[in-house]
Amino acid sequence: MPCNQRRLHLPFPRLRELNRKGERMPAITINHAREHIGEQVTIQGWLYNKRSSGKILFLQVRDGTGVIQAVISAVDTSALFDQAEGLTRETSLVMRGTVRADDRAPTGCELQPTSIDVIHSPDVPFPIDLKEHTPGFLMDQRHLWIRTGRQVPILRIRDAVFRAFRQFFHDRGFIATEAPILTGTSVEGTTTLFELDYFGDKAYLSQSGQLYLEATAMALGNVYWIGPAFRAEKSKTRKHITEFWIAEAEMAFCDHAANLEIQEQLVSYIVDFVAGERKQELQQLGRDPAALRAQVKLPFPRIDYADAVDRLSKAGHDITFGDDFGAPHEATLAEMFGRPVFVERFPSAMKPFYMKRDPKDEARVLGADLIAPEGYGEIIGGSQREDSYAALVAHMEEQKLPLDAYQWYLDLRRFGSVPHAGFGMGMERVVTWLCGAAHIREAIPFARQINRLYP
RNA sequence: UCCUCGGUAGCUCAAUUGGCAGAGCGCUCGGCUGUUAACCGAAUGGUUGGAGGUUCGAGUCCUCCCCGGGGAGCCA
Repeated sequence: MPCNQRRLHLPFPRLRELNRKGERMPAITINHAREHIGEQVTIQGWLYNKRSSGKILFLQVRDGTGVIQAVISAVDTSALFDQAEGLTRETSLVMRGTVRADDRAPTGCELQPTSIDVIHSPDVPFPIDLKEHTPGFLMDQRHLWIRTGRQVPILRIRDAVFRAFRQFFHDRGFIATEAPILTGTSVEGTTTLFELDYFGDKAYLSQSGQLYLEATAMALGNVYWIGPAFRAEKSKTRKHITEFWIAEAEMAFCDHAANLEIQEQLVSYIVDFVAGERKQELQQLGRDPAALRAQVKLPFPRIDYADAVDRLSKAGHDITFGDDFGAPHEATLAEMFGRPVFVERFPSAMKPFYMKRDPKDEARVLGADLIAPEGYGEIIGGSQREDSYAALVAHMEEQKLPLDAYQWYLDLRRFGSVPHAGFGMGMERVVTWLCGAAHIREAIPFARQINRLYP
C-alpha cells in the first residue's frame, strides 16, 4: 500500500460543527490546521495553557494531535476576551474561528476564534503544573500526566510502532493469531509467574505466547501477534515493567540465519515507518529521524557470544565464557557498535530448553539477542527451536521440567516436526529507544511496576 | 531480594553547629496589546512520612517502621 493512501483520513461524525448561525464549520484536528489557512473551522480540545497580557490573550489548546494557539484581542472582541480570561487549564471546549498563518507560532499557524463553547470547566486546579515534577508524583497522576508534554508524542509513536510491526508481517503473508493469556504452565519454567485461582486450580498469567505460536505455526505456516506478557520479577530498573507487550513471530521451515534476517528487516522497517509517519513527534522529543534511520542500515552486525565475551573482557569487564550479560555489558556492546547488534550462539546452559543446539557445538544454542543502541538493552530474543522429540525431552529432563504439562508441546514434534524459528520483541523497549525516553514507564499508557498498580 | 539516595505548603525545593518554619510555582485578586513553563505586585497556604527516644530545646541526633527515586540481579 502506498504511503499516501495509508495517510488518508476518512471523515467521521464530529460534534458541534455548526456555528450559531447554523453554518457548517468543519471540525479539524490541530495537526492538519496548516492545511486550512484562511478557512473557518471548528477545533475540539482542551485548554493546555493560558497567557494574558492586558489587552491580548493567548489560549493554547490541545486535541491529542497537537497544540494550537488561539489569539484574542480585547479591543476587537471584548466579550470573547472576558469569557476566555475566566477559563482554567484542562477546560474542555469547542472553538470556532479562522486559521491564520503566523511566523511567530511554533507550528506556523494560529486560530483567531469567533466563539468558544465550554463543554466542562474544572472546579479544582489541574494537578500537573507546567514545570518539573518527581516521577513518583507523575506516576500517581498518570491518567492526567498522559495529556501533557512529551507523553502525547511518545504514545503516538507507540501507536506507529505497533502498526508497523503488524504491517510488516501482514505484507509478507504472515497470519495474525493469538496465544492464551491464562495458562496452566510456565513457558520457560524458571522466571516468576503471577499465580491466580482458576476454579480451584492454579493458573498463571502468560509470560510469553511463544510455545502456543509454535503450535499455530504448524497449522498456519508463518504467524505473528502482539500480546501482553507478565513477569512477577521484582525488578526495579528503567528497562522493566511487570506487564508489557510482546510482539512475537514464529516461522515454520525457517532456520537461525533466516530468523536473524527477518528480525533485522523488521527493526529497520519499524524505524523507517516511524521516522516517516511520526517525524514531527520524534523531533518534539529531540530525536533526529534521519539519525535513527542511519542506525538501522542493513545488515546488522552479528557477533558470536564467545567473541562478545572476548571484546568485553578486553574492554575491562570482569566476564568469562559461561557468564550471562548484565546491563553494563549490553551498554558497552551497544557503545562499541553504535547500532543494533546481534549476539548469537549463547552457551546452552544459560538458555531455555526449547532452543535448538548448534549441530557444530552442542554446548551452544542457535539463538540470538538483539541489543539496541544507546544502552536501551535487549529488544529481541529469538532462536531456532528444537525440532527433535528426543533432544527436546532430554533438554527438559536436564532442566527438571514436568513432562506431563508439556505433552501438547511435545506433540508438535511427534506429528510432522519441521525446522522452525521465531522471536519475541519487547514493544515498550523499542518505543523507549526510538523516543529516547529515560524510563520504560513512559512508553506505555499505564505502567505496571513492582510497587505500582494505581491508576 | 540486595545496594544507594531521599520524604518539609497542592507541586519543586531551602532551612548554618541542635536555637522563631522559608522561597519559587500553582490557585485567588490587581497590573500589563505578542505571550512561549510569560512577566510584575499582593494575598493564601504547615500534624516537617509514622511511632518511640536523647535534650532546656529536634525538620536537624538515635532506634524501629512505612513510602518513594536510582541501580543490581533476572529478563523483553
